[in-house]
Amino acid sequence: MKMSERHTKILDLLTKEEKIEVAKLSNIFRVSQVTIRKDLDQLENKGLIMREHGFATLNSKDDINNRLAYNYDIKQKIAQLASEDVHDGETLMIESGSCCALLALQIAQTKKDITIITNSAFIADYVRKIPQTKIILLGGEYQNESQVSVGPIVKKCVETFYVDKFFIGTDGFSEVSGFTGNDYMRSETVRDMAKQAKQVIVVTDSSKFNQIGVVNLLPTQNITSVVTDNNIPNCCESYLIEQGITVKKI
Amino acid sequence: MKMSERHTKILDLLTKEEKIEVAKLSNIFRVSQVTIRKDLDQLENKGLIMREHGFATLNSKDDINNRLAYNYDIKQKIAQLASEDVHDGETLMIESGSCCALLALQIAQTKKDITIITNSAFIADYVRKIPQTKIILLGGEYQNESQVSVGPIVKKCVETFYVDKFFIGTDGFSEVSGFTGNDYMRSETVRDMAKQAKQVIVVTDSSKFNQIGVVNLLPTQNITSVVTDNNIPNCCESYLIEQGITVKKI
DNA sequence: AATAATGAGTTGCATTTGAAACCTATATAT
DNA sequence: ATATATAGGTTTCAAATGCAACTCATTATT
Repeated sequence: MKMSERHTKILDLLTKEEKIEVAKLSNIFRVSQVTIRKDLDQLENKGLIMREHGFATLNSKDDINNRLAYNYDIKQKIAQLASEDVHDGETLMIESGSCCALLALQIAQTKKDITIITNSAFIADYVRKIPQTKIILLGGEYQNESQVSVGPIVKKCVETFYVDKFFIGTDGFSEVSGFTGNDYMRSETVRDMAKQAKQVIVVTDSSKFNQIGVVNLLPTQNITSVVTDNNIPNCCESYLIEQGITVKKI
Repeated sequence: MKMSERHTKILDLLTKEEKIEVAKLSNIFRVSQVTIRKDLDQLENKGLIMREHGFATLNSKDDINNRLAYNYDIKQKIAQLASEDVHDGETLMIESGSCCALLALQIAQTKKDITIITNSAFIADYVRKIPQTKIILLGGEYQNESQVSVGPIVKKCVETFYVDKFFIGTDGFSEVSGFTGNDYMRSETVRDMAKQAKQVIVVTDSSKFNQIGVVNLLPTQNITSVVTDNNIPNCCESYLIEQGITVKKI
């Protein structure tokens, strides 16, 4: 088993078990404890897990980080693919969500002179160590768990801008309601932001296509393209393409 | 020597040395390593230091945290004193800075139904775990090191509000220029915010009264009161009182 | 085709760690 | 006045850690 594969499985295990001992992991994968420790160190450096004496836990206090660990490698590849459309010197908008956070970091690391406009203080913090990345943080009512600003102030702030690309996540999808979310205020804020962008690009792992959120986020016709993995259900994919949406898969 | 005193000295030592071994601290204070470890655990829980195998370092990557550790106990007392004027249900504005961060936390922990308006994403993150604290995060150009929003967007955001109290830090003071700062954009933003508050309260440890910042922050006549420690130079204190400013000392 | 460089793992050891049991002075309650 | 928490501290010890030195493939380089 390759190392990256083991890393993925460790994250999977942690999503289920909350906490695993080094010794236990060492037995499961039949490698030395030293090897496991190195794995955990690397995952910790990526901000995915937290280490303690003898065991590791998910960085799960934090909503986004939790979702970051879940399907991490797929999300990383989606972020990679989505970032290919962004060119040096561009100004873009990014909303909250795990894929979006990875995308923001990917862009900040690989492109030059990027300006990121976001309502996510998490993302602002996530990319601030990367030099020469300019961030516009949109203000508003601060949601304590998600670290996202929402509400009328965000609207007021974002109306100052008009950009080419706006990257968003989603909590679900259905043909009738389009893309859906799980938080009313956040969904409204996404719609406000979407008005200030030419293209709206959904970046999400394919699991969301089997779910439906509780509130409307954006109807299909407002979406320019979707970046996801190749487990997207065929019906969804063909429907999206019918609607004139570009579907990119890793 | 009391525990709190030892904690203070550990922070002092760390400000000088960057990194100290548990064994060394144990020798210096003539207490067991277990005791030192407990001390370090507590300081780590407060977010002041970082622990590693065998030693501790300041959480100094982060500008504000660094300053947080420096004179921590005095700053904590200043925050405590300043928070006494705030009552349940109040909406207030707080700017960035180490005393301000401690103040925000103190208020969030001890008062009910508080709304904090701030341009500091650091402070928003610092208090978000405290339940029932509402935060309005002001957006703008994000300063990557200080995690503060500045510029015209902040001005636009903050004009929505008018509050009774606005708490600020300072980088220096002189009779001729009044309170001074070290960053042009941030100082301008502070002035923008100050217009939306009845009272402007400076919270700062007394060391700043022996320094002068490079740009004007706010003239003396715009300040309502100053909360500091009792090492404020006599001349500064009497001058401030002459100008009709309330001076509170711990 | 031979050689060097690199990445992934292992073993071994001295050092550090967390946890539990224990000590002791100072409040707090009865 | 006496019992009882409680906070700060110590000792002890098995378990976990970092580090260095060593394999063993795989990938580049010449």
